Amino acid sequence: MARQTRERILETSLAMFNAQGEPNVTTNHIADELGISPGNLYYHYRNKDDIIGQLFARYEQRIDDALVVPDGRLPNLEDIWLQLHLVFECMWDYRFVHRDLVDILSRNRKLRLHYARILRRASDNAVAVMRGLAAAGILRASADEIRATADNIALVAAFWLNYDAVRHPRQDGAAVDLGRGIHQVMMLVAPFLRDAERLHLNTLAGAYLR
Amino acid sequence: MARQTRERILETSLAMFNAQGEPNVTTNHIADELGISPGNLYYHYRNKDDIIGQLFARYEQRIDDALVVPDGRLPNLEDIWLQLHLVFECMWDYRFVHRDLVDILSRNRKLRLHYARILRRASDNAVAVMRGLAAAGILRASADEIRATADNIALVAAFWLNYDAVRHPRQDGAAVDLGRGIHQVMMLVAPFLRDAERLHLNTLAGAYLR
DNA sequence: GTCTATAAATGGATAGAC
DNA sequence: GTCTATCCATTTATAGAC
Repeated sequence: MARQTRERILETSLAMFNAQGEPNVTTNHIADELGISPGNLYYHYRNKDDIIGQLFARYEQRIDDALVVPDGRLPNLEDIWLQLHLVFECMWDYRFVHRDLVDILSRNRKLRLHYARILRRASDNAVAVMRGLAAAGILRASADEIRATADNIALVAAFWLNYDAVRHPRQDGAAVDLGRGIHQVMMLVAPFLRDAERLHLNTLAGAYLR
Repeated sequence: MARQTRERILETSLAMFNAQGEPNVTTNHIADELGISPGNLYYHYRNKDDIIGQLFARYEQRIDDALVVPDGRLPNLEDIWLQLHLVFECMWDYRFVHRDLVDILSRNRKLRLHYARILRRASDNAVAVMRGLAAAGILRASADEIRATADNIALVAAFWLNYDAVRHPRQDGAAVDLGRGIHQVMMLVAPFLRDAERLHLNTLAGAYLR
């Protein structure tokens, strides 16, 4: 039963953080929602930061898994597609992390370092994929352009949910269209593609918007 | 003297919000820093939200001023340059707004609507500039590409400071290089420029990075 | 306009019984 | 493992004197 409660605390915390934003969810709220006492919650976790840390570790693990690069062959457009899907779904499932990213990281040095590492990995991954496309002859861009675009890819991906939330203030639980975010990232790469692939991507992306 | 105190409260609040993040600065902290009593602060402003609202109004005004489009002629690359400078400097001066953007907006419907309006304006402005460049024959992009790029410009601009902060965790008050942010935005437009202007921009931007 | 004092509420966290 | 009770610190906000 111990394992059970410990796990349920994490699940409920995640759901509440995502729904209301981490700063607006207290340990008391979580215990209340679970129907357990605050004391019990503090038996299982040292403090709120501990809970956040555990959730963050799972988030990091899933992002890491999503960013493995196909080995033994050059990456193609479909690989980008799949990776973006996995990454965006992960960010959606743990959207509380990005909602108050700077504030959360400011309170915990370890998370700060780990998150910087995630961004570095994402950006490096984008560079690798674009180099692969260049080597395959379907993308043309200078080293500087690749570097700058990789940064923009990581940035747009990391903050798309925030951008969408503030640009289209929605009532409460309305679902978000992750496809739009993926599309925006794709559009960062598109202008560097050979005409044929650019068109191919544009039709793919166009269909994706509805 | 009343006017004085009222104004000083705003100035000090802004400085503290920027330095420590709005969630970490209480009305008591502000009064303390100013050497006045909490009661006095509440004489001048209804509550913390009121202070934030006043600061936000000034921010919005400055952004609006920065986004005026040159009239009577088509915009050129130098216009983008200037606009980006003004916008980034404004965002830097009021960086607390973006640091905890989603949380701040979630607490105040009016700010939410106003911020959505700012983003719309920024994005529309980017569309107008790109159309101008297209009309002048120095940019080539489809309507869809312009639309998507305009969104990405607004997004990268709005969250560049956050991205930079989490990517390069810096010790405290170290200055941020706004030029890098401007560069990243420029790189969103570059691939659509005619070869001559693309090179021109690349050298400009390259020099900009030191 | 400004102060002191304090109420009222909340959040984080612990002690000790069961 | 879990609960009740409670403490301590913080934060927002107000009352009333000067």
